[in-house]
Amino acid sequence: MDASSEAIQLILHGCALAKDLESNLPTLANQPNFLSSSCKQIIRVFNKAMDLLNTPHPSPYSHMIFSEPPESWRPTSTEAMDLLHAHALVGRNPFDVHMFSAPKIGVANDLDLGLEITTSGVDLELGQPMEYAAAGDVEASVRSRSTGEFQATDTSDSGRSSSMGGALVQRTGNRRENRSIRKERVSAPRAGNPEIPPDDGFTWRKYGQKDILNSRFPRSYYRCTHKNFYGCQAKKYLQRLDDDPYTFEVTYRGHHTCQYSASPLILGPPASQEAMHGTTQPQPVSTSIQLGLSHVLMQRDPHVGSSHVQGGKDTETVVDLADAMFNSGSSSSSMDAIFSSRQEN
DNA sequence: CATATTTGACCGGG
DNA sequence: CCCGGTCAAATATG
Repeated sequence: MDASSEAIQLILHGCALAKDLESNLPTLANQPNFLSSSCKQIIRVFNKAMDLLNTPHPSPYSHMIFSEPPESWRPTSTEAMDLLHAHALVGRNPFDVHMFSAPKIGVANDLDLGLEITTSGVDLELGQPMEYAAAGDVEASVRSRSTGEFQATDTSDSGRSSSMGGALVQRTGNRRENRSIRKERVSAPRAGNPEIPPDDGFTWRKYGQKDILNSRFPRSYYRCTHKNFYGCQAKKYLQRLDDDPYTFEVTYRGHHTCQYSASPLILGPPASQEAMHGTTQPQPVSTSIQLGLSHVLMQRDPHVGSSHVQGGKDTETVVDLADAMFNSGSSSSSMDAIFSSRQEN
């Protein structure tokens, strides 16, 4: 009790700091150093709060406790939940994207806070706040505390990333696809085999492994487990450092469009309450934005054409899919089947 | 049985 | 043609 109330104090303090920072943001825009240290301070405060809250689990990956409760809604229901949310979204039109992204100031702040808390690291990306929001580009760059730093290598890989899976989001049209690439270092628990990749809050599914030139260790490729839901773009590459097998270099790429945390904006107050405190994933608020965005993308998706190996069944409209699901509670074997929508060429 | 990983083949950019 | 990235069948896992 003591610890938790102290933690709450810390959290409040952190919030205050963040608010402070927010209000001063306009003035400090050209003071990167100050901004940086402010962020650091805020992060520190939240980290401390986390430590207090985590006393039983001093694991180096404290954020893990924030990861979704696997039992509660993982079992088969996860996808259904996704669909539920999807369904809730269906009625809305693409403009929602703008509507939600517009009030960025208010919303995004909560969002960022959430990120800080859950990931102990934020990518504040002070460059282009507005566009960022508009693009639904509010990814959590998860990291595991203390080791490593970010490197917003915002490569303009608009052309590149599309080799296969990338094509779809490509044409968000607006500006250079800031398909963010974040690198960070994560040290693996020194116990046992260094093989086991560190866990961040997300659920990933390995889809490949490759030997990389000049690297002792192979690089493994992960994508978000929920790629089936609107084709979540999030991916990450994992690679052990040549010189330090206990350290991974994680490269995050793309953004999670797979929020299964309830969005208060969509599901309404009652549901939101439940879902929110249920400690879900990072970036809760962004849900509406991202889902809305993906919805838009889906709609214009059908005209992709040119499929090579596996026939590119064009993505059905969300509506149909959702309806299908809701009409027939029949467990259509696997959601994968339904959503096997290869949105790429 | 559904879902996750492994692994060699494939794709396309440089 | 090489190489990084991805696919997908086979296999493992629970």
